[in-house]
Amino acid sequence: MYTIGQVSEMFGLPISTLRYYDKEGLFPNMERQSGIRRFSETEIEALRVIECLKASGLEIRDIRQFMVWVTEGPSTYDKRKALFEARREAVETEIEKLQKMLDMVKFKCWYYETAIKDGNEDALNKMLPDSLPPEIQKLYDNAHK
Amino acid sequence: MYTIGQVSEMFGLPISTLRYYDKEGLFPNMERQSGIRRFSETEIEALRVIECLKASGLEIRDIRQFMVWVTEGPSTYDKRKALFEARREAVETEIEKLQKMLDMVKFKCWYYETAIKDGNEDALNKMLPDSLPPEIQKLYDNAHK
DNA sequence: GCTTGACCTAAAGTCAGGTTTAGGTATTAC
DNA sequence: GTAATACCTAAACCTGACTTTAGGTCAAGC
Repeated sequence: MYTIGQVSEMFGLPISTLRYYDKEGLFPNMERQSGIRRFSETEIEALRVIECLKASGLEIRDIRQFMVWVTEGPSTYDKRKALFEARREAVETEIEKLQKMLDMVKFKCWYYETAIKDGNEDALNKMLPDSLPPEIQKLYDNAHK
Repeated sequence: MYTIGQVSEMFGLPISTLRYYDKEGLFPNMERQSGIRRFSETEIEALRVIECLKASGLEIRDIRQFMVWVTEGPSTYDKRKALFEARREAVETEIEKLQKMLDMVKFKCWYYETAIKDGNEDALNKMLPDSLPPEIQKLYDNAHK
């Protein structure tokens, strides 16, 4: 069992955020001892799931819905599974998007490195859009398709 | 040259968002024809960069700073290069984080699939935290380390 | 017994990133 | 000539996710 201060330390989250999550119903069955929150393993695992669902783009209200399903027992297994399958899709899509953005960023790193060497963008502009060095051309094409 | 409506179509962005970006200074040298915005190749490429920098987690005000640097010419090449190198770091870190979250999500997909098969979580609870099937154990460990 | 530190609540405040509203212009279609 | 469309501005509004504020409880140390 942990206090809110200990959990705040463990997760690197402000105490105010943990209280906000609680107020929003993200820890539906958290115990209290004379008014003071006691975080058990259940809440710790819930918090790991919250961080994961948040990173996947889910809103607080939908995370609450999931937590409510958990309290409802086996009858909601299918809903919970469907939620995680949708999150899987969303995260995979997001990673693909970021990979594409990363190619743009890498291209721009090379671009400015070259511009600094040359002192201007003249040579670069002559290479664009399809006479770049092969490795760079790949990045450029992926970022601009 | 494109109108705001055409650009809105091309990028799938609301017209109001493009006007908002303009008001925030993200197209510092955009031309106008009797008050009407004309988006040239410069603004189209700017928009690609905006989407990229936004996806990388940069705020509008910092994107504006970059656009200002572009108008200032070769003297800001080093700043622009440094910005993209920082973005590269940020995106790589974000992708790693999402990979970890994806492992959690995949674990949960398997978890509920199994719970549905079994009708309860009893067998699952006996396997936790370190007697899971090998492939699943990897996901679980990565998500919980 | 009083101060310090860790906890509590309700309610107001903040911030980024847009979106909506209200009112207006200019061109094209009938 | 008038109606529909596509554009314009300034300013108000909205939303989600927190954070801050103001005021209070309670146990431990001195």
